[in-house]
Amino acid sequence: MSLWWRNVRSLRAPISIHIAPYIIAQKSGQNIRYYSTLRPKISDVPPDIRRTNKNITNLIRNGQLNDGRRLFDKITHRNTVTWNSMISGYVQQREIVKARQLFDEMPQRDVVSWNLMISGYLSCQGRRYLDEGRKLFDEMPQRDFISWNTMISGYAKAGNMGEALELFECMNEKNVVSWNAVISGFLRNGDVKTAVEYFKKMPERDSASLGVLVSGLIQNEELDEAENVLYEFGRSDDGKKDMVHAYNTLIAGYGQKGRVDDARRLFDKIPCYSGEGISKKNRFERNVVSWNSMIMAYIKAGDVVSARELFDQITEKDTFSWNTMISGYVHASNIDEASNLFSKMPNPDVLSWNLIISGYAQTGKLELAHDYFERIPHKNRVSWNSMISGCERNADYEGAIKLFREMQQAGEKPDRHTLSSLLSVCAETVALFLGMQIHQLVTKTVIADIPLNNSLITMYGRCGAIHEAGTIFEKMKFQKDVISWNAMIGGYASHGFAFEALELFELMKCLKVRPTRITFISVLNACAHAGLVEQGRLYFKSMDPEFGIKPEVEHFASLVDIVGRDGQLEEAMEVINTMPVEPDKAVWGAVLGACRVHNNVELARIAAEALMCLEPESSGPYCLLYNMYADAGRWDDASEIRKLMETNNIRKERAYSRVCSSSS
DNA sequence: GTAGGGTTAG
Repeated sequence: MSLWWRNVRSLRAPISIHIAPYIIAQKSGQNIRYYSTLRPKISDVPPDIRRTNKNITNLIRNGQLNDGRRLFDKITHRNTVTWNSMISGYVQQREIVKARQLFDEMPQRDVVSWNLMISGYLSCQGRRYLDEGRKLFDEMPQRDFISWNTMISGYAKAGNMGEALELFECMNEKNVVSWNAVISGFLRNGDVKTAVEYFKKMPERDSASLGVLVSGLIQNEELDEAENVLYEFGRSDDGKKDMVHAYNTLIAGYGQKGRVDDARRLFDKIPCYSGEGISKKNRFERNVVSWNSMIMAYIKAGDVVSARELFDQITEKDTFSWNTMISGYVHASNIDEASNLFSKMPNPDVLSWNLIISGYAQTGKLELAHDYFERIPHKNRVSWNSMISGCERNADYEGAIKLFREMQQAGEKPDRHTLSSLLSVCAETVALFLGMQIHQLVTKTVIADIPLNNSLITMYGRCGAIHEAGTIFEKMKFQKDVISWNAMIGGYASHGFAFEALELFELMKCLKVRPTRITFISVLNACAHAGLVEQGRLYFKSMDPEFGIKPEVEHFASLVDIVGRDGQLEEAMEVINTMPVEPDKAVWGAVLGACRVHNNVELARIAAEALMCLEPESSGPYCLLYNMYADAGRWDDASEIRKLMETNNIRKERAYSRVCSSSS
């Protein structure tokens, strides 16, 4: 009989919640481990199985899930750990269906298999998955602490504190992780008071308990309270080394909230030894995470210089340090320094590569981004997404769709980021058919959040499918943000539904949603299209006094458009002459359009000349002016324009549409 | 290979 079996005893949970008996083993030494199944001694495992298990785990850890699966399929000698490792890989990637398939297929399941599967379900969003996890929990033949704690934290994370507590109370023997899990649940659900209550009454605390409380307080915006807790309970904590963990949490918290000075104050409180003195095992000193968190705080605050100063001081930089610093330069659009660091860093991981890609894409260097993308040893989903969104933002719409096809061929599944970029592509290229396909993918693969719904509304709005846009908008009910409103108002406004646009704008104001500059662009546009001159003027005048939005050149362009269409060309010119910004092509374009409608050739000439300066290559103003002269029978002036076109080497460009060719 | 707390990318 092996040794550990001696310590196993069984406990029975109350019948009320129908839980089968489970088996718990005792703590053994420092490492708390609980075993609930007979496991073979490591020396009994054949070396080839041990080797493949290690290889699979490494592949999965390296993000090469599909390679891991290929290896798994190839080998014939597997043990339960092999199956579990593979399941764990799928669980990490939220590929719950594939995980379940393996779970159902495997010849022998141990408690780890069940725990893995439960945690897989619970890490997916939605009540359905929560119930599925619970079903497994109730069905499993034996439970250990991990099963219980997984289930408790699953409920807590989903905000179901009632169910979490019910299970917690049922546990005859709770361990410190169980306590930490419920406390974390209270904090996650904003119940700071109860969390502190439980923290105070828990029978024993470990280093994570303090961390749970501190980070939970930070999430609840109680930063100063977090610092108090740190001092009050941190003192009694004999694990000095673990104190750094809690300090790091707070440094990161201050950094996240932009309180960089407080972060630094705390950072300076952590001693920084240089090798001598107390035994290294249990002392309170800065570790690399402290440095990384402080660097991040500076980066969040936009202080790349101070961040770099610290970065250069770290003696043992890890991949995090490098990546954080690179991300700082990427955020500051300093791609040269970012790629300089990248070339110096010892072991760039996929994240480093992705940072460089988005750095190049952000600065418009799409070619370079692509070069790096091709060179990534193991692309992950973010690599694909970065490249796709890079294409989208640099108007390489065909490139974005081509990459998406390649991504699918490579077996990488789209997520909300992929889909949102693709929806932008559809909106920009007015590709309704493709947009509808992406919409289907959205329904199938993710739970649409506010930004994704906004992208859908924008896409449908841009494509003129106002009804579909409205359906999504309506379905969002109370989960809208100002972008949702803007997208819907913009959709109406750009497709001639001025009345609906303005009605929605009024509703938005009634509901106290603050309009933005984008809202007003659509609103004024709607007024222009509907010929609502007086209303347009009023809306324009209300922008600054009522909403604190200073009109920008787009708004002036709309105002010029509104009054110009109405034939108030003098007023239009007065707007231009008195506005605080330089008129752009939209402004002059509005004037020119108004002149065309109201037959004012002299003013048209002024506007056209202004446009010729702003857009020397465009034939538009020349043609318009030519036609106006021709219509007026002023053939001399007309031929002068024609000559001007020739001397300036302007060709009448063919009208083209930007509809994406890959949309079918 | 599974549960609770700290730092990086789209």
